[in-house]
Amino acid sequence: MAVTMNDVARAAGVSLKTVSNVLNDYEFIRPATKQRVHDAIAELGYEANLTARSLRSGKTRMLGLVLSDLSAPYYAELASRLMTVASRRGYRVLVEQSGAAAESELTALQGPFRQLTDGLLFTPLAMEADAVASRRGSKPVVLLGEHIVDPRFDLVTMKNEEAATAVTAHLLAAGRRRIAVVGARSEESAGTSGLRLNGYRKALDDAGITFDPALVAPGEWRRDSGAAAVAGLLDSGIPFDAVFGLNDALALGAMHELLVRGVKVPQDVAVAGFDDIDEARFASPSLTTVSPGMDEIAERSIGLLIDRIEGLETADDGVHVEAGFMLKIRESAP
Amino acid sequence: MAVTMNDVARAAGVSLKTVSNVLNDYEFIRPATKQRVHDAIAELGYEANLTARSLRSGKTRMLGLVLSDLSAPYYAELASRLMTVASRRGYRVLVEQSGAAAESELTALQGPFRQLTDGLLFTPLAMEADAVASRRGSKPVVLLGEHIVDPRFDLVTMKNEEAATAVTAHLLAAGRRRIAVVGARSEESAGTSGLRLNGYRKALDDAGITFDPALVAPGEWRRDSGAAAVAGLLDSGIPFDAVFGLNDALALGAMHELLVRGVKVPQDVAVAGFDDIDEARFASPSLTTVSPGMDEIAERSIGLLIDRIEGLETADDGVHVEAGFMLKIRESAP
DNA sequence: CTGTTTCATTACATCGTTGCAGATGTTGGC
DNA sequence: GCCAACATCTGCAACGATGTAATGAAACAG
Repeated sequence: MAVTMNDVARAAGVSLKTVSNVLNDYEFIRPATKQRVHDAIAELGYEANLTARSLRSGKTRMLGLVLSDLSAPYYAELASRLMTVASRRGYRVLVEQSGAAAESELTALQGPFRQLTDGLLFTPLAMEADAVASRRGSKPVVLLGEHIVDPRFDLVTMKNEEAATAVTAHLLAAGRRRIAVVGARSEESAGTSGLRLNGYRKALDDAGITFDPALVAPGEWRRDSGAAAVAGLLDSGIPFDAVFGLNDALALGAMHELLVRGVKVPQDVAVAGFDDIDEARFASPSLTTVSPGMDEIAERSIGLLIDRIEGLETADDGVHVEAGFMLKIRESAP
Repeated sequence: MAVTMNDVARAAGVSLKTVSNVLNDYEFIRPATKQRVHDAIAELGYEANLTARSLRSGKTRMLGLVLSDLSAPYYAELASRLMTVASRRGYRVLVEQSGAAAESELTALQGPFRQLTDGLLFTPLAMEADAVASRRGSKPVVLLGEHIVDPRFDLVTMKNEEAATAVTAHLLAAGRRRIAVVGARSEESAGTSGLRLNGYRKALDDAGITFDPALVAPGEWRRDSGAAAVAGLLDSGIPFDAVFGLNDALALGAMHELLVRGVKVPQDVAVAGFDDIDEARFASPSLTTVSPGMDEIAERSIGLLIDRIEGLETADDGVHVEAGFMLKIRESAP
């Protein structure tokens, strides 16, 4: 049905292989021949069959992106940028949602998804380092986030601890003394939540304030859990004068609940988040948060992954990249 | 390197073709043979090579999704659901961002992207019906949205006009008389924006209120344009007592600007949106909006597309599906 | 003028699967 | 006990490209 290389070859009066050579920028082709081939391609409207090319070459020019849920704004914004950056280097991105379940992460890592891609950007949330290490296969994997920090893996991450310290210090500098944290994952001391919590504690320490575990509320990283966590805190009667949401969705949910309950933000309780999703700027009051350098993360992670795929990056140990951050002071915690 | 069908065949003591038959659920295979093949597959850890299968069968089991920008919350939430629904039927979704540019839409429709997918969910925003019709190729295309409504195409959409009438009627019922609209696209009278605007005008007509073009502000469908549009209205001194954002992002941006300027929502100006993204529930005040039946849209559009691909749907004319809507009355316009 | 190098092109095998047509074995009717 | 009918399995070609190696032609040195 479709036009094949053979048709082009016939039309140009050359062999099939010469057409292939032209398309692959083989060095030694007479300009006249090249021209004839290009003319034939244009005339017939030939387009290379990517599937056949993949079968023969073993490359798909697709990158896998495994994340928990594309509807989470941080991931949506990240995915959008990753796709844009990847396309500049001639790659597409195929997204797989894991729901943060170990089982799904495993199938994304090992299953057919892997075949379809030349390399993987993987945000592990459930699987541990050894499990990933033993199943990562032979194609490049670049980890995103900080659930797994291990010299065996390439990793692109952000300054979670420093940034969390900066946000907390900002709240402290504004006179807040009882800063609740929402979104902690009790089970993990490392990982994103652990690091941000560490940053928070470090700021408290630096200010000579005792850490109060009662101010730490667990929760999934969604708006509704942020709201629920704050509802719990308010109902329990524990006093607090600020809320640090471990990500923006949590913080925005928390802020919503505060306002619904008649608590003034920032007068009674200041609120800060983490991620600087677009929504944060337009919340009311606008949300003080940390911009974790998403553009840099997108650039570097795609760059690193493609360099690995194309053999341009050959470090034996994992390359670790940490993007810079910026504190965004807005109305919710001026 | 990897285990192939040939290896399995050898291990099971059958021909390569029999292995293929087993995997493709060919009817006439002795249970014992089937068992031996399955055992061999398990033992060797065989996984079918999807690329080879695609080359031979001409199917990729991937669906293309073309939308303007994955970071827009409505599209992010929709994409997430589409991927979930598709995976239940054994398909993956490959996303392509068009930026609402005709050129990008055209390459998504005609270019290599098309080869990689068995069918396309296409949200046209720039291209017109004839252009799409003449370039849609032979594989199924299901349109999303209402930029193109044409009997030649399968289409899954929502009750834009009715829903917009309902929202507007709700604002009118609450006593609002000067309802500004933000996000109009001057160039289009049909299309999503045109339909929602029609709905708005219909509600005005029903209430016997004259339409005032000065209340209609154009803008891209993003938070920042919503804010800018409201800033323009306020600066121009045109009085208004409600804002209808043609989508939630616009409405949320508009609401932000109102609050920043000290305009009380809903007391001074009520705000309503369209889409019911998760963010709307957690905005402060929470946003009155229309839930356009996103789950239904996801189910039906994937279902229709896959039915076309698999030949289960054979209607000659385009199938048009319109999801139901629900008005979500919240604090911003009680 | 011959032998070697360099350029330009080609033939053939191959990637791992599925479609098609045919081969073999098995059953049942008479 | 034979043949038709059916069940079960197999071989070969093909999908459309690329890698390898070989061939032919031109250029150059001695």
